[in-house]
Amino acid sequence: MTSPQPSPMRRGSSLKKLARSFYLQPTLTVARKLLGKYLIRKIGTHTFAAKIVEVEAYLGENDPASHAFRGRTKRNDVMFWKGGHLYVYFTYGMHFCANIVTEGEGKGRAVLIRAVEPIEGIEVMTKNRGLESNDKNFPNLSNGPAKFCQALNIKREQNGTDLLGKEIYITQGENIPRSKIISTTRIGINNGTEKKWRFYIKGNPFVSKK
DNA sequence: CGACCGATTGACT
DNA sequence: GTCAATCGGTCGG
Repeated sequence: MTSPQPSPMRRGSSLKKLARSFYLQPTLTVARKLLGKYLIRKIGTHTFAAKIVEVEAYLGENDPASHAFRGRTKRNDVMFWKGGHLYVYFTYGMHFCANIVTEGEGKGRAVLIRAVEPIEGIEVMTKNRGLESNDKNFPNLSNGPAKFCQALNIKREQNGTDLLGKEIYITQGENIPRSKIISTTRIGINNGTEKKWRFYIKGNPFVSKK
């Protein structure tokens, strides 16, 4: 017997994979538009889905806070690939963070995913984070850039993944009205602190704290 | 080659 | 609020 499935994962338009052209737009445009989209991560037959609720834009050679500010290196090479790839970096000796590469080949621009809201695969995410399923602080699952990578098992091996492939991609997700998008200064940087290139969904419980 | 430190997190005073 | 964990990239000598 089939019954209606009102889950957002079952709504046709929300499942549509974003095209390359989406990522080739200006970085600040991509950053705002990524809010509400669904990040899909497949591992074998298992599927993770998570709504993007907080991002930060890093504008390459014009942005002293960006890894790409001092040019192309082995570490940041993927940032210079054409838009629509995943740039994953290792930091503080123990954490991974993931970015969506934007604009054209050679630009060195990207959008850091800072927080997501789990949609599908929550049990495995909880296990990956080393938490108990009855944890009182549920947002702790994915309310930070390294936390969400740990939850979705995104590590060094995922650096350079093409987001138009099958392993990791982004779908249309939910439309976020302009009135719910907050723009403010970025977190955890020492240069370029005046730029309001952090964007998040107002009121979403998974947005990281400042 | 050694020193410094980071787009963070979690434990602790 | 402060601070250690932990390691690879980056920079100065």
